[in-house]
Amino acid sequence: MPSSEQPSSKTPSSSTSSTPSTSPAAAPTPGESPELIWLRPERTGRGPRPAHSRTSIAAAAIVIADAEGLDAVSMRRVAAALGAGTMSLYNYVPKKEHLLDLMLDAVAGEYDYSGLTPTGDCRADLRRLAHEQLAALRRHPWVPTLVIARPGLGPNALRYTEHFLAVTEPSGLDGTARLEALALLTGFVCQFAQYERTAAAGAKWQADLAGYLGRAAASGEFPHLAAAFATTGAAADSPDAVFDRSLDRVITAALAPVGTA
Amino acid sequence: MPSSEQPSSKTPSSSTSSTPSTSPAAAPTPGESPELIWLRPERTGRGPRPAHSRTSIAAAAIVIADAEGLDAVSMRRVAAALGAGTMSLYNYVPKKEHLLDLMLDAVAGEYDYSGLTPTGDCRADLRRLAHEQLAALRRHPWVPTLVIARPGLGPNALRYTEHFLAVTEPSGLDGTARLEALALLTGFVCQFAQYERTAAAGAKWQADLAGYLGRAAASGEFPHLAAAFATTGAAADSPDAVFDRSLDRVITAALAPVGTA
DNA sequence: CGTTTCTACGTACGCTGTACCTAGTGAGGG
DNA sequence: CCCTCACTAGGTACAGCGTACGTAGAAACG
Repeated sequence: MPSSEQPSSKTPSSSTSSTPSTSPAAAPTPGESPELIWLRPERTGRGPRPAHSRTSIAAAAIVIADAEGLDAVSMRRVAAALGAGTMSLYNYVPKKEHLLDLMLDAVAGEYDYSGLTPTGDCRADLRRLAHEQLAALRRHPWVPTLVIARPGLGPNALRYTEHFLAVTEPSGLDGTARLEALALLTGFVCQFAQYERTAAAGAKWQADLAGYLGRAAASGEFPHLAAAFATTGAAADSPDAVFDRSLDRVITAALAPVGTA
Repeated sequence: MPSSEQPSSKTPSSSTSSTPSTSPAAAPTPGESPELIWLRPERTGRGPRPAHSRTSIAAAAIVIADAEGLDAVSMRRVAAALGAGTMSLYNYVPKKEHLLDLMLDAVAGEYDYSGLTPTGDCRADLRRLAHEQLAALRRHPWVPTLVIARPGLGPNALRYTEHFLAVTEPSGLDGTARLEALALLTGFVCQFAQYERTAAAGAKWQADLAGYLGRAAASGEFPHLAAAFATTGAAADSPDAVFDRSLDRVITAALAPVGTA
C-alpha cells in the first residue's frame, strides 16, 4: 500500500516455471466458484483459444512490480502490457487479489532445487534454501508485503513446501513441527528482506530517521536506546553478515526438538 | 490490500496514550518538510486552534480499521467519523501513509508496561511482552500488514524499544544483538497473528484450501506433504499452545550468544 | 449446420488519494 | 487598538482505481 519504491534490479532468472500439466488443480468446479484461484480450471476447452495464460499475465505483472513497485500493478497497466483490453484480464483472473496470488506463486516457481537437493546435513540445506529465498526476495522486493497478507499456497509454493519437508526429514521432527519451522524460517527471510528494502529506500528517509533517533537518544528519555546506538553507530555490519548471523539462530530455533525451549 | 476481514473484538483498553509533551519530536522543521511525520511539529502556535489532534484522528481511523478492515480506512471515512471535511485531514497529515504511521504508533501506545517491568528473568519478561503484543495484534488485526510495510518508530514504538532493551539487558548481549532480537521477536508475533487471522477468516476459504491440499496430497506428487498432513490432520492444537511452543524457540534463538549457532 | 459457450473488450459507476483554491479565524507586532 | 498574516476548515475537481454489465464474434460440440 505505501509507495517508496526503489527500482530494484531486473529479474535475471525470471524463468517462472509453471508445470502446466501436473499441477494438482483442475477439478471441474465443485459447487460454486471457489475462492482459491488454484481450484478454478484455467481452461474448460470450449470456445476460442485464449490469447494469454495465467503464467504470462503473472509474468507481465511481475515485470511492472519489479520496475515500479506494487502500486503500479493495476489491471489496466497489466492489460496494456499484454496488449489486451482491460476487461479481458477478468477472463483469466476473477479478482485482482487472484492476480497477486499468481504473482506470488510465479516467484515461488523461480527456485531451482536442482542445486540443493539431498545432503543429510539439515542445517546446511536450510541455510542454502534461505539464501536462495533471500535472493528471490531481493529480485522481487514487493513479495514480503504480499506474502504476509495472503498465505497463498499455489502449486509452486506447494513444491517449495515439499522440498522443505524433504530437507528437514533427517531432523527427526514430526510434520507439524516441520511446518511450523517452515513458517518461522520464511517469515524471518521475508522480514529481513523487507528490512533491507526500507533501509535502502531513500537517503532522505534514512537521514530523517537518524536525526529523529539521535534527538530521541539525546532527550535522556531512552537511556538503553541511547546506549545501544552508541555501541552500534560506528560499526554497521554488512547486510549479509547480519543475515547469516540471525539465520543461524533462526535455524537453531526452528529445528529445536519440541520439548526443548 | 486484500479484503476478507472479520469484525474482530472491539478494542477494550484503547487508551492510546500519547505523551503529548515529552515526545522527542518538535524541532522547527530543519530544511524541507521531513518525510517522517514525527519530525513535523503538530502545532506551530499561530492561527486558530485546530479542532482535532493527531491522536484523535488516529483513534478514529483505528475504530474503522478494527470494525471493517484496513480497506475501509479512507480519508473520507476518517474525516466523516470526526465530523470534519475530507480535506481538513490534510492539515494534520500530509499523506495517507502518515495516517497509517499514526495508527501504528497509537497501537504501540496501548501497551501497559506497569505490569511487566523489572524481574531479572529475561525469558519470562520477553514471554510476557510477547503475549501482550499478541493481545494487541488480536485487537487490531490489520497491524501486521501495515507494520511489515512501514518500520514506523514513532514515539510509542520508541518507548517499546526502550522497554525491550531494558528487559534484555541481563542477557549480556550488546545493543546490536538485542535490537536484532527485537526484530526477530516482533516479526514472529506479527507473523503468528497474521496466520491466526487468515486461519479464522472464512470457512469457505478454509474448506477450499483443505480440499486443494487434500487433492495435492492424493496426487502422489508431494509425498512428504501427504505424510505431514496424515500426522497433523487429527490433532489441531490450540492456537495458544502453538504460539507458546514456537515463542519459546524464538526467544531462545533471539537470546543465543553471538558466536553460538 | 446450428447452437452453445467461450473470448475480447468498450462503457460506465462508485470509489480512491490529493492538488488547488477560497474563506474565515485569532494571535502578535506596531 | 487594529492590522496583518499564519494558520485552519473545507469545497471542487481530476486522474486513476477495481470491476459490473453488455455486446460482438469465434471456435468447438451435437
